[in-house]
Amino acid sequence: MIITLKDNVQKEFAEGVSVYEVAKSISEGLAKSAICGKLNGELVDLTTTIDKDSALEILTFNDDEGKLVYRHTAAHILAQAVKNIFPTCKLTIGPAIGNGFYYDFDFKTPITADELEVIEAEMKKIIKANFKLERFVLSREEAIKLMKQYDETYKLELIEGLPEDSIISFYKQGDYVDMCRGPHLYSTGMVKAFKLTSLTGAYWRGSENNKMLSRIYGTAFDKKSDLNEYLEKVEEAKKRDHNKIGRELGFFMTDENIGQGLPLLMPKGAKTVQLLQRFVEDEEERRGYMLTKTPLMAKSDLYKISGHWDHYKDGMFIIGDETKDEEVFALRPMTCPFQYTIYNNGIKSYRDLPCRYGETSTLFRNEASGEMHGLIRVRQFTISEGHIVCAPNQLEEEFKGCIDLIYFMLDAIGLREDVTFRFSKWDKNDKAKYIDDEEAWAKAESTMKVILDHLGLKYTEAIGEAAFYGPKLDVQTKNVYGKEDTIITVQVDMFLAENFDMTYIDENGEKQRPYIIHRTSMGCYERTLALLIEKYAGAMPLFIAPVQVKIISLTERQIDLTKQIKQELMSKGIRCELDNRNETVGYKIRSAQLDKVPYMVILGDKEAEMNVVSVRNRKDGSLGTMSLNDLIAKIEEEVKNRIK
RNA sequence: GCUGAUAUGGCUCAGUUGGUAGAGCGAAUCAUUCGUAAUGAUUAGGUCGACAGUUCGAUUCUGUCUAUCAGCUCCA
Repeated sequence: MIITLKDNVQKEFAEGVSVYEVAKSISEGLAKSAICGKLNGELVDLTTTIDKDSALEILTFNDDEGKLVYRHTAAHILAQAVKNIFPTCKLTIGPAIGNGFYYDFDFKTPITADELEVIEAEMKKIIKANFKLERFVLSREEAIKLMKQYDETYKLELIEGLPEDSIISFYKQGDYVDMCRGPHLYSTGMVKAFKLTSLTGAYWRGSENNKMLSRIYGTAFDKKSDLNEYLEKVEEAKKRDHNKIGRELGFFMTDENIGQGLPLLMPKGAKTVQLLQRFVEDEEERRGYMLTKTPLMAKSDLYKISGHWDHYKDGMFIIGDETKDEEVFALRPMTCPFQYTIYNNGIKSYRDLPCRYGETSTLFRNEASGEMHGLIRVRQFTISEGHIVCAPNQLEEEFKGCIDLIYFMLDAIGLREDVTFRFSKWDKNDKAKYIDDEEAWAKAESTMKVILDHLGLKYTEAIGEAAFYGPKLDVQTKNVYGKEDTIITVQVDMFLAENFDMTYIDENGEKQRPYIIHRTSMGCYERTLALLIEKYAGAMPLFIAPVQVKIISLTERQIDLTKQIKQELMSKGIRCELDNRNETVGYKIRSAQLDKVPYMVILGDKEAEMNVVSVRNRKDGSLGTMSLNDLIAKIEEEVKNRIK
């Protein structure tokens, strides 16, 4: 029997050889670090035996899939520990995730975070006991019987969702049995380092209509030092949390009298957003976008045409009571219907297409109370919104143009390396959320897929993440907690042109239905600002720094000079502030440094006499003296290059 | 909306097993006029998130609400 190993190495083995034995034949070291096998593309246990010619890869903790299996076993150890301490709790599911694992339990009486330590201690005992994870399979009927015996009602519910003829696998470690696809580590003692990180709530099967369970999160590594390094990294990342330093540095604030999800941008935050907004508006104009400025609210009639009234009403702030025969308005949650109304003003010819509308648009969405988060999730936000109305044969070119613009923007603010793409599709079973027209969705999604593939974009697919009117290409980023959010989106809309009866006259004088792209250049400014604060830990790149230069006087004698220098810098469009406080120069430098101001100009008798300025950079410290013109040239050059 | 936690001067946090509170930073004032990450002194600042209830008395106990945080769900 021939087994094809890594790098196409082929080796002869006797039938019935186990994955572990193959690993051992390669090297003792590999056998020691082996976690599981990948046999003909399927993940398998080390104890799995092979009885025919196969391709086999031995996975270790260095492989992503190896990490998942390792952490999945850690999740089972967690569940065993919890069962030991709380025998009445019921098991649900416990997968490995990005940086660790979790397990959801239904406790008779909810536990508190303090009890995680007790559970950790129990897990250590289980690891020390080094139980083997023994796999066995049962028919569906036998599986039901076993789970009834253990009174695991959630597992029973899972089994009920499986086909009649399913063969269901279980893993047993000590006296703990869990229904699980596997694979797993050979024994519990192979888990070298773990930590339970948090206790939260989570809905059974991810639906808010179901019971809320207790979720315990943890992580595991094959080395204690790597675990500590990871935990430190997480702590470091939290120090960049925009919600903390954005407030400390005076970018934004909130107030309980104003309300949830309604942040106030303070002078620094407002300045950076203004700079981003001007940058986007100017670039869009260069790329043929026409500026619109449309109302922040409209009568319900508009949203009834667009479909928002049927599919997005819960997300809107509505003014007036329909049942009382009043005129009902709603604050706009999106700009589309307004720009479509502009398009429909007058007959459009194919010569008018593509018609690119852009607007710096303030939107209102009535998010549920628990969903707000700093500047990332808010109830009022301002977005570089736009819609491109085009002929079908222009769609691909226009879509490409959107992607090109997005790359341009991401490069400018330095986030290009931090994003991933997600192709967001509809969920045909969710009739309430989506316009119900299977044929149109299929067409929209396949059209979009062709374009994405032509562009050669790498993307993941997500069912049920589309907008109610069409599929989306979402540009995803992660915040300091590792939570993913959409920063930018491009959407193909095959419905609203119909709803608004939008048309153009083609070359043959016939009325045609245009395609529409919904898109944003930089996403909403609040969220983008949040991500920038986290990316740069509050030290904004020079071209969007709210204050670029802090001018520091050494003694009272320089006060007039500082004012004069400020005037000259401001006349060149350089944003600067004075620090003429009666403090030592060291104190004022420290203060500017903590404020993350990119450049400091220090003026004393010496500089006044020699007609130069002393310059300091927040990153490199003192740069010595130079003429004011040289400093201006240096700053202008850096601003021109943006983050490069 | 759901689960859990939190709310004390502008900020970060002590504290009171029920008798209305303190520190550091910051601010103001005064002195100092200083050479690249903290000069010194003085002063002012709090109905302890809001509203009810229990109590002779509530910042402390109970309830409701509001806001904030983590997660779920939802989403730009």
